[in-house]
Amino acid sequence: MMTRYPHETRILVATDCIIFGFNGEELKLLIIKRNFEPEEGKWSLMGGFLHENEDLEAGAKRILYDLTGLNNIYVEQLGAFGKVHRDPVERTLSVAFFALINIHNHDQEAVKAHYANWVSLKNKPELIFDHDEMVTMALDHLRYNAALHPIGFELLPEEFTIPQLQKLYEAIYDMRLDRRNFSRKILSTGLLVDTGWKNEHSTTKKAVLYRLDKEKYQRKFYAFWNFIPNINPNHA
Amino acid sequence: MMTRYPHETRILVATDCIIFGFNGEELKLLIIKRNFEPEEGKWSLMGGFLHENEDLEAGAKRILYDLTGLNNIYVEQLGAFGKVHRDPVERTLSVAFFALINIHNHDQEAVKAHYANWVSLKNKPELIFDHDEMVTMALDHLRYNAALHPIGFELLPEEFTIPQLQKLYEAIYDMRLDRRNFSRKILSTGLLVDTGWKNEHSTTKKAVLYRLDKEKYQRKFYAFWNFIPNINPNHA
DNA sequence: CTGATTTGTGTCGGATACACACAATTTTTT
DNA sequence: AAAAAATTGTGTGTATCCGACACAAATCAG
Repeated sequence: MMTRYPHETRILVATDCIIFGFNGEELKLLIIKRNFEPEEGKWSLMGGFLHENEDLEAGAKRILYDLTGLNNIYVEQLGAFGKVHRDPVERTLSVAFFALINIHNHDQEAVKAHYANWVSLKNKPELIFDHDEMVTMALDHLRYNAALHPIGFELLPEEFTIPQLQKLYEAIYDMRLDRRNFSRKILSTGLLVDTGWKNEHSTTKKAVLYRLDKEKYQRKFYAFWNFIPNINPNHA
Repeated sequence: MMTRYPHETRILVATDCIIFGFNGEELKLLIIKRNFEPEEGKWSLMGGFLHENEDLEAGAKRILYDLTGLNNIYVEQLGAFGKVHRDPVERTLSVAFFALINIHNHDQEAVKAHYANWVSLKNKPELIFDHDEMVTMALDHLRYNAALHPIGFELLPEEFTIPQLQKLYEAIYDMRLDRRNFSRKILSTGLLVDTGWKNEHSTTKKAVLYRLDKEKYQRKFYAFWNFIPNINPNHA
């Protein structure tokens, strides 16, 4: 191939995926135990090199499909990580992707085949390269954006109860929320549709199952603006 | 150099800068008329290839310094643009950087030497490659983030009046704001310090000059949360 | 000095946020 | 069967905030 930028250096480009899930109690991160060099045996994010004729986002989706068997994952680009020596083997620029999945939907076999594990964010092992930095950034991103946009639903099953939703938010922000105010606020957005069913798993009073109004979800992507109070130290 | 990823493809990496300024009336964008191939004679963002031993952010700052002579520019990474054919000459991944500068501070000679021009956002020429897309994204980013964080000050001189600040916000959001509510809100953040001086340029009542409290700017980076009303179609 | 323009400050009514109380449903216990 | 325990659903009041709006002060042109 004839190139017209002959004197410039070309470098490797990879994508790494920060994949969050929620098990009903706490936030989980999907990471792999590497059975390949370099850093074999250590923990890292799932990632891979970008192919020659592959768009960035397509590369991320390929990697996500490989690991989870899922195609319709919520993905956002977090940003490029480009420190010269971030990969000690050879300079590699990595574009990090932020992903939210329903933890019960993924292909467990594929996950096993990649030696992948869901780990709690609170006691996750140290990761290779700058992957810890990426996870920190992704968690900040989640907290920041879940307060402004209704992206939290991506972590829940199709049908869910308001108490389940509240537990998700309490996990994300590591804080307790008032049940009554939470319910009122969430219902006032108009994003939830009563399915008419009730949660049969509960051992006490069965909560109503809701689903997300997908059409409103598009129109009201800003519905959570100012949703979580005092994330912002607006006062004092 | 011996590499351990022998079978992967390496690609060119560039950075492009979306540089905003404010002239007191409207938002401006700094772009260059290319006097080099490819696309010579057309308009584009200022950019360049990443050097072999240069960090990403350092590359962006180098390019910004080249063009403006400024070192302390407010810069954020916007994200990576990686479409396979975005540069028709050879595949190039570009990391876009968002920059805000005080339009009166830059080195006019350096700008001239690069055939650069400040253009109004409302009638900017078409740019090469995917640079128009980058500008659109940068403008969205500015609107989104200036509503949440006090970054607008980066576009103003050290000392400014509240009416000047209001004009800036009106330019960013292309809407009129109530003078009295704006003043009350802005002062209630505690970010502004009265310098004791007045704007001698005015031909009518001279407004008080304020400066930003830099220490509080750090502590209260969230002070503008919910600052611009109804950016969010929260209702209906 | 009068009028035009711009800047600074105040007020009022409606809406919203958050703290908190009570009623209803389901299973377990006695 | 009745009471207790756990969880879910709905209501109420007060303090605060938001946005609409009125008036006073400063500056200059004429």
